[in-house]
Amino acid sequence: MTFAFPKKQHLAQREAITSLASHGKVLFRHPIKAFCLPAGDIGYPRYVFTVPKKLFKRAVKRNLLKRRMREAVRLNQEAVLGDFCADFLLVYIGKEVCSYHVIEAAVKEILAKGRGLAAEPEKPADIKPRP
RNA sequence: CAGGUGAGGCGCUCUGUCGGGGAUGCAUUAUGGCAUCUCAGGAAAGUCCGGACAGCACAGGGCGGCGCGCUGUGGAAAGCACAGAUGGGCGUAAGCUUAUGUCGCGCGUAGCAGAAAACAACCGGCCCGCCACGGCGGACCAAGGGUGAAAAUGUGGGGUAAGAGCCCACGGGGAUGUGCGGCGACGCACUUCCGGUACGCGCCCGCGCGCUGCAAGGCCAAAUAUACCGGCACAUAAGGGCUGCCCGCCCUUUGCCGGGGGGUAGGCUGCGAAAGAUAAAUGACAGAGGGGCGCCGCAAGGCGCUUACGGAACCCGGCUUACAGCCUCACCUUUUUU
RNA sequence: GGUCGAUUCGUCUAACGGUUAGGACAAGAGAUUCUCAAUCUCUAAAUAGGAGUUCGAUUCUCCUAUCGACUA
Repeated sequence: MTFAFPKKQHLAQREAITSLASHGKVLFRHPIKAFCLPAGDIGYPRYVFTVPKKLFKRAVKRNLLKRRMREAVRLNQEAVLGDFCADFLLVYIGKEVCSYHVIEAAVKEILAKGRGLAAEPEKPADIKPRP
């Protein structure tokens, strides 16, 4: 089991992000709202972390929350998701800065929800394991 | 010891488990692997000034707009720094803070109150005339009262009908000249004079500024549409031109293929770095220690809380704002002790 | 990243540096009405915060906070 989080797991294309925000399924657990869209043929999940500037004016707090969400994903993605692959857009919605444990619980629940929700309607058959 | 003033500096440390950005090197089966080094601040912030750099404009001059305004030095420049001059304000003090061209050109403004806010006369003072003896009329005065943020140089003496820089002495303000000191702003002394306030963050005077900003600018360049060029196909179909008509030739209309210019998404550069990203790394968690504060305790110590402000996106010089706390030096004041 | 603008009663707004900061709607009290509405009278309520210039600041200058616009 590895906890790696390389740069390719950052979702960086504008088209992918806009389609994810418009077509993705919405998942919510208290401080975090997430958009999830299964994308099977890549071989690894991809993520975007966002904290609105409207809620936190100071860049320090936004950076801290994005780092905490990223650490929670990094440490739990393999245990919760397994070899399931999808794109996630995580938006922090809470009004104040929550501690790491609250964020970790929310992230775990959201990842599990995303896996169950995507696996239910049609099991994507074209998922290939990493070479 | 306590409180304060000024100048300068620091702004948590270690360990563990995981994880990132960049550079270099190695091997290599190349959406990857290994090793070494390195990775946020004093304000990185606000974007308030100035520069560097870039594009556009530009013979020269003018209008307009904006900014600044004591002196010297530093500086590429600055609403910059340091040192100083003069006046005002605050503080017992160390010191802090603020202002500085000109209203002895001109113009403008000075609400309300007040007689008058810049050609002063309400109450008042004094003299003359008239009468009913307290008023009226005429002339002179600017000391006293009252209003106001601000009222015409202060005190004393002379002088006068009463008064007044009307005159004199001293003081205060301003100006000319001379001498001395200072690089200079200016200061000191003497001489000769002047006498109606304030406002420069209104006009004015002097000086400076071309405008816009790295999302500036430059390069590469999918998809779609396509200027233009070439070829092929469909046809001799439709329209037009040459013509009186036919043939013929040319152009346009349709489709496909190739080339091709501008240019969008996007990318590279600008942006070289003892950080250098581009949906944006510089971290997360746990434990221990250190500092500070509070409580308990004679003490040793124990418990609890706290450990700030804040995150680079081209760079540099300043300014301003935010900041738990700690350290160093110099100085001031109060009390106590020696 | 850069360039600009705004902030006045609960709401929308006005103001030459010069009263007690004006008006409309809303709110409260009273009158009118058998009661309500409408109408009339009255009341309370604000210059975003902090410094400076000035005799005097909503207005002029600086700093801070908040909100908004433009710019690929």
